[in-house]
Amino acid sequence: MASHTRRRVRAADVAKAAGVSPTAVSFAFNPRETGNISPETKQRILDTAERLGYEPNHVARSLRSQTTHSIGMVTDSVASSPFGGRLLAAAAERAEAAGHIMLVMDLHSRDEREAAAIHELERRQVDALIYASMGFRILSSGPRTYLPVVLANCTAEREDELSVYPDDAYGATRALEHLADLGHRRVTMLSGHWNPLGPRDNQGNISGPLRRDAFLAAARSRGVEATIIEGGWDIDDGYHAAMSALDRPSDQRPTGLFAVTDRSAVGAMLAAARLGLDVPGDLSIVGFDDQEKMAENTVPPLTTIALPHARMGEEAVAMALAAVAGETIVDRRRALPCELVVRESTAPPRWSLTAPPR
Amino acid sequence: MASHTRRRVRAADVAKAAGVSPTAVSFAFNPRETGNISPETKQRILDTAERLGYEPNHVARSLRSQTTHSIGMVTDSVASSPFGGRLLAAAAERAEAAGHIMLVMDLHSRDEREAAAIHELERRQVDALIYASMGFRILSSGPRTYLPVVLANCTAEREDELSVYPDDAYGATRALEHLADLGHRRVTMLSGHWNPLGPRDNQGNISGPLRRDAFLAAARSRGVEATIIEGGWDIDDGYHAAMSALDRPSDQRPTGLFAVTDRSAVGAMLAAARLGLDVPGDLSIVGFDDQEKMAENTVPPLTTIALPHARMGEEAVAMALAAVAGETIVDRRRALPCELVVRESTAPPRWSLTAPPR
DNA sequence: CTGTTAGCGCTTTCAA
DNA sequence: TTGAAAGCGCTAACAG
Repeated sequence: MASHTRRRVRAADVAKAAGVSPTAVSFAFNPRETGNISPETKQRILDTAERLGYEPNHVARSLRSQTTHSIGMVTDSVASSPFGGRLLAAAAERAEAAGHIMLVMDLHSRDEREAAAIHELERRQVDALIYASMGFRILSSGPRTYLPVVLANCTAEREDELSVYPDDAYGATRALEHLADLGHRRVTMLSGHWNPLGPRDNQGNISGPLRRDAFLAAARSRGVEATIIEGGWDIDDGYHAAMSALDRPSDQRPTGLFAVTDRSAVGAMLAAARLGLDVPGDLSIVGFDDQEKMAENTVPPLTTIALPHARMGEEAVAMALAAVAGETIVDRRRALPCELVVRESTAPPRWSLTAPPR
Repeated sequence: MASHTRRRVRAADVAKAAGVSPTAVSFAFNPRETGNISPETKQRILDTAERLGYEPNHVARSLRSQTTHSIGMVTDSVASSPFGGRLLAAAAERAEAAGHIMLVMDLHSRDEREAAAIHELERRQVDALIYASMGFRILSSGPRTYLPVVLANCTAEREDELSVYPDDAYGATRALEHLADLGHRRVTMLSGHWNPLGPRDNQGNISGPLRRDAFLAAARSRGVEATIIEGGWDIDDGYHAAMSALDRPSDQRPTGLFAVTDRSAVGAMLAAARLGLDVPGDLSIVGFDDQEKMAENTVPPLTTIALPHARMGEEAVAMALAAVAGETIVDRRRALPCELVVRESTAPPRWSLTAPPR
């Protein structure tokens, strides 16, 4: 094996080569107001450093400055979720832009590991902690630590905890209004139930009821007849729910469907195909999530509500950094809008080309 | 805001409280062969440490021992891919079990950031590097660094680079054999083409041709008539490919379909539904990937070939750790088998209940 | 403007 | 078996 032993060059080496003291080197790399060095010296040092391939040793710097420029992320399986990784990726990118790095601890759906994970992150002296949940939940309290924490894709009962989460109600409202604007007067929602004991990766996820209630409220205020079918979140759940909603005479059949997830929407498309219903001709479908490689690629492409995963990751890091800097943060709870993405699975109902019903 | 300023307790504090020297504390936490302390002293120290809530400072320890117990992971968007996150999560878990932690740098599909990312990881003194690709690719050479590197979900032309990747050919062979064993004599594969300039997240992905060639070879050796339709990897691609394969008289129609991805398989299911074909009655479908919340939840549940993402993550970490420890690694390239997962989308073809064709 | 010096908190020879 | 002292590589008072 090749010799990996190329000894790293230290500040002292650069100092000697440039004929200055280690302090000067430090100053060259950490510009400051007062007690500065002359531009020429600085340039000479930087050149020498470059020539020697000098890189400040981050560990030594961290020990001295008591800040590691790193942010810990503990996730209850976000990293392994179908789209939650976007949150992590966006957070990592935002952190990097600020000279920080993300340390990841995935709980892998085993809560008892939480304390240990946080402990480890504390030992590693991370500057702050982001706690990301896979499903949108309300925690009775944030993780116990002396570090600044921001909750991502979840929030806490205590109002002073820092958190970013999706505004599900806003998204569901957008969905109904889109359908209503198109002229639909009878719609049904394939809803995801709230299940405190459900599959671990969806435990206590409250997006379902949030979306349902907002959808219902919006329907009421727009005078649209709305029905709810409670069910699960996956393709098969959507399929079965849609089957029961659609397998009936056309004058009783909804013309618009709002699925609690894109996966459920795909199931609904399958059901429609089985029933010989054209989308969007006979039936409009709106999903939720804007899941990658999914919503965009259904046939026809799915109109849906986008979950702001990337923005949550960015905001979480921004808040964490602000907290570290000791800034006062005004909006400690940030609900990010879930915006409508119009594609081709929605259209005016057929009858609207002739005359509205009733 | 609560006082976050609870000063950390140091080894010296414990030493004083226990009436020993800092050295003794260090010994208590780092058991060694020689130069040891008495069991009683050790116990007393440990108790005191516990009582005071002492945690060795990882940064100081790293500086001293020149090892950070951390592994850098640079990904060309694995973290943000629909299932690649599993690789990261598994790696993180495996690393944690060995007292290491993962530092993540997501390139976010911008290659020019690669050098900078690796640089940053070097500065942070990670012990080793895992380079994970989203699609299975063959790199002309691994990333340039003095650190030990292992390639995950990709490999390099040079034979001595460490890598773990899926054995696509094995998986495709399994798929055909499953179909053949069921009695299918006419099958078609919805293949994913190799596209060196394709969408960035799939650039140079070589899984398509690998799967196709193996499938074809297996078909030949089993005397099965196989057709290929080249196309893309997503739901819509599978839909269109399946439409062209299936929209014909039943005596010319394949009875089995092998889709290059689970997404493509979902598209094929949609097409089958449109055409009034029953799965698996009229048509058996096999996917590839075993994508989470997808393969398991189609209607009917999809028989597929599982990509070993979790195992890749684990093996990558194991290899990295072995390399750090200076162990000689024998199989430097590890192709992990993609195993068949039988669910309900495959069955014997209808005619086999009566008589085989021809 | 520049250099000397003293740590950050820990590990580890070496001597007691 | 235990402790004193040096030092990992860097930063930041304080002098010069």
